[in-house]
Amino acid sequence: MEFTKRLLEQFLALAEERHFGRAAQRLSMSQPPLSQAMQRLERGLGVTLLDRRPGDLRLTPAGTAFAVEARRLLDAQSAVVERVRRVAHGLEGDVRVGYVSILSHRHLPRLLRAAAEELPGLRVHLHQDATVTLVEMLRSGALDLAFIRDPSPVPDDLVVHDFAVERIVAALPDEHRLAGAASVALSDLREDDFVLLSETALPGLARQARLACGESGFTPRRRADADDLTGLLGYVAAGLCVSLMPEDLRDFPVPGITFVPLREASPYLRTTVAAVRRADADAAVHRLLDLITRHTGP
Amino acid sequence: MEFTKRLLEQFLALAEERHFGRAAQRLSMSQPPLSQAMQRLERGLGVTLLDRRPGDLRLTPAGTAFAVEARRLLDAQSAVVERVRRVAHGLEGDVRVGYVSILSHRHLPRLLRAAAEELPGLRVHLHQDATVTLVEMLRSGALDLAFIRDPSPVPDDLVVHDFAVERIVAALPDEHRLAGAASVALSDLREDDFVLLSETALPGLARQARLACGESGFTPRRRADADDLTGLLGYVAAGLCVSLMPEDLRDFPVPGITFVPLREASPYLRTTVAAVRRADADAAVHRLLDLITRHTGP
DNA sequence: GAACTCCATATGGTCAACCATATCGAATGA
DNA sequence: TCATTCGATATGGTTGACCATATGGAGTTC
Repeated sequence: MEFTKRLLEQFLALAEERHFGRAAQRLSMSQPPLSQAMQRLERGLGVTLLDRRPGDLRLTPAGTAFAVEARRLLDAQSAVVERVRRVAHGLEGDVRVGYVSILSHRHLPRLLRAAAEELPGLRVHLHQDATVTLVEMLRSGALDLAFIRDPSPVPDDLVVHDFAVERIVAALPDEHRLAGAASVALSDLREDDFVLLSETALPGLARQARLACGESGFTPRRRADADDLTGLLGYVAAGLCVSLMPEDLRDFPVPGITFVPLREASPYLRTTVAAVRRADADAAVHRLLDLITRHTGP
Repeated sequence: MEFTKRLLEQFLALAEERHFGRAAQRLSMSQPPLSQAMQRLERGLGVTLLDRRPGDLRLTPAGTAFAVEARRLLDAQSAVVERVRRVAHGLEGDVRVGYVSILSHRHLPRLLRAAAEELPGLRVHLHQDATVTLVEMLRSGALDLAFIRDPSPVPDDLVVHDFAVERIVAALPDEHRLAGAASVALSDLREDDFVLLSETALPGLARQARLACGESGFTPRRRADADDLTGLLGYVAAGLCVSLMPEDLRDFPVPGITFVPLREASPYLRTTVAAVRRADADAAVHRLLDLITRHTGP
């Protein structure tokens, strides 16, 4: 038994008109083929749908039930077409998004809110991890988009878009001689002890700190290493060292630490980028990426 | 865009096999027409469902969504066929049932329970009214089945089946001289004052009381009339009259009243019948009627 | 580069769905 | 009784869906 749109429409027209002639007219066809179609329908179902009494056509109980179901089937079909098109156009769908730890605490929520508003049909699945892991997941297809740091050599199969830039600031103990300054030059810290991230943990930040000092003409005297940011903060708060950190950390004030902007400008920035697979054709990903770039520009 | 079963099955097979050749084989067809069918499908939707990369066929996000929807559409179609057949066979459906007031308090619940168990797909809509009204509603199509009293001249377009029989008993004041008897003959009451129902209210019972007395060779001395059973009960409880009532009323004991069986046997029965339209072809009604007769026999 | 895999394209045949016109047969009502 | 109404039936034509076989063409593998 096959329910063509046409067949369902014919039955519905007949169910409303309760008259073969009028229904046929409404369907822009002659009466005989309508009779035949209804016979085929009833034969196919093995069920009598119409109570053909002369001068008074009625639906049997089964016919009444079928009229409801027919309407539902038609609606379901249209809904499927609609939904598939929306998915194809990226207005609906699933996007798996990776991001690096707390560093995105400022921009990510804003972005998610904008996405929920502009692309309400999108379901975003979040996964937090380190940049290296995220890159791997993205390339293997486990993620569709990732907000990562420092993709210094960007893999061939990925494309990145700047998402947010964050200055590096000096983290000084409250009692440090420059803690009260409006800004410091990196070179002012050449004699200080530094605590820096180990290269293995968050290579991006570690490398950038090293480069920044290099450009200011000195190698930081590295008194200690730490595996993560909280480790760094501990050393600084204890008054033992100074360090360099992303400015966003100021949103998580730590007693004993003062953050002071660097006088040097552009080079000492940490950039967060949105990365996607170059070959990815998923429209939802592109919509989201488009939204990201638009919300990033101004 | 038309979603034939065949087309949906073809897409689903392809979505599972991820290979035109194997899918075609599973569908017992050759590969080219399958290619064509998928092209027609994609063209019809205006959406690319398949990511044809050499040696590795994938579904686009839209294709994945469509696979889910296609399965749903197929299930929905089968469900419709199933449902319509169940309605046609009376295993599912709506039946509007009328019944006369409290008189059915004993049998109706039992029947409804049996129906709910044996025909769980049936939705029964209950309506309580007087016999005359119910007969009218049944004939006009406002009801499908009615439990009524005394359809003495059964209208041509209705058929009735005995549902329950109920003896008529004497209702005597507690202090009546025969209140202690195990049974009374109607003729014993020839000298008593009677309270009877007015002919207009519940004509069936009123007429039957009159007939019963007539057969016992007397006309009851009618001291009072009442519009309903509670009115009757009031007169009897006050010790003013005797009356005749359906035995089931004993389930609602009234202080001051004793119910005593009549010695006369069969004629003094009140029968409740299940009535349906003779021309009604509704299978659900017949199922229910069949259940009724089966639960009535033994 | 030759063989192979895999999907697309080309061509042709069959059949059922779909439609129209003409007609029939039953029921209704004047 | 006769005209009318209304759905079923008869007959024939067109079309598109569906299938098969044969072939093309891109990409991979050895």
